[in-house]
Amino acid sequence: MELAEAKRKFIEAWGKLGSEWGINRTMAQVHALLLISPEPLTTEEIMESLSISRGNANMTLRDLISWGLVEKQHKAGERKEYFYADKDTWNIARQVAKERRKRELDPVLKILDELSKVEGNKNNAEYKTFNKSVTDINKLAKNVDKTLDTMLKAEENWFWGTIFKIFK
Amino acid sequence: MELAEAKRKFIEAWGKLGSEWGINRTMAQVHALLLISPEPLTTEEIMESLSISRGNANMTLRDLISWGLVEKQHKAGERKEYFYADKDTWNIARQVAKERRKRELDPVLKILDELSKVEGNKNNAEYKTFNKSVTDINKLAKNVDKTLDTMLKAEENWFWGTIFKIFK
DNA sequence: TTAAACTTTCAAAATATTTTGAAAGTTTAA
DNA sequence: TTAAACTTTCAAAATATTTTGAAAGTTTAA
Repeated sequence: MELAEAKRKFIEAWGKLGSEWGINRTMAQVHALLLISPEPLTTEEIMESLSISRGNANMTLRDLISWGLVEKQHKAGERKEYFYADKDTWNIARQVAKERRKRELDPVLKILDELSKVEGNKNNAEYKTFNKSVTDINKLAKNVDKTLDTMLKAEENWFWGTIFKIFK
Repeated sequence: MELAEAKRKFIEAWGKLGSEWGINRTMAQVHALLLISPEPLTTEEIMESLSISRGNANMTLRDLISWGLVEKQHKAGERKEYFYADKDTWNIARQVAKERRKRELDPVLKILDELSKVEGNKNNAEYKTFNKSVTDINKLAKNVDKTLDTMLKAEENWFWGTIFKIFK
């Protein structure tokens, strides 16, 4: 396979994976493009490579920056802004986990906590089932939350090393 | 909070979480409704509760069945089919992990394996960056894959117990 | 200041996804 | 068989999301 073709495939696959996980396809593609680019790129180059509009490129890059996956770089003597993606996979995974926890897990945990406080008659099957499901899900969500917390603080080698030592 | 209100909130929250994770909102809502229902429900009852059409209810239930989250039940002497959701949170998590691995992770792993085989000139920065990103992501994806595999086979208590023993 | 070079915004258009509901299909009891 | 009771399908409509591109905004050098 040609390098050029391989790059296209990678961008396509990353975009598809993103869209299946609720991340905008274009955002994932821009991220993929930057991941395999040794040098930072300008908005112009990104627009060109992926055939997207200026507005789209701009908003997508801002999003990637707010996710902590991409950073702006200034080149001395140049007016243009350059964009560069962190290439450390473990950092990427941590960053994504961190953002999604904040944006999605945290609000759900809050609601589950409230809902598990709802009082009711323990002989009422409706109430019993509701309460059991909510408290069980709450427990699971809290476990996931704690695990993410550990992962966010961890070093990659330590993390996987520990996991595999145990799971072997 | 009233039980009825709490139920609505739970269904809403579950639906929102689902849509943020690339699962159809209605599908997640039907799942939520069944999770807090002590008895299996008919298509009719689900349509009514969530104000959705017959076609939508039917397709959503089929999806949930194909995900292994809901099962059909027949009641003796009745023509109608009843739908019942597994209430075991750990099973739900495993089932979802299993399906997503099959549908999303596996195809990506296949592509990454191919892409990491692409040959090139080791002095070419373009090639070097491409290769490094692809092989790194491939490693991470394989680790995730193995961990999911362990989780799919594991008992809940053992799993979290082990995780927490280590992570303290 | 000015104006060129750039970035950002956002309403409208394009596209993708979801939902509806009627028609077709299937199963069961009699 | 038949017809009632149910389920499934799928094209069209509704809705949600994404993208465009022109206009407005900002920054910099001179």
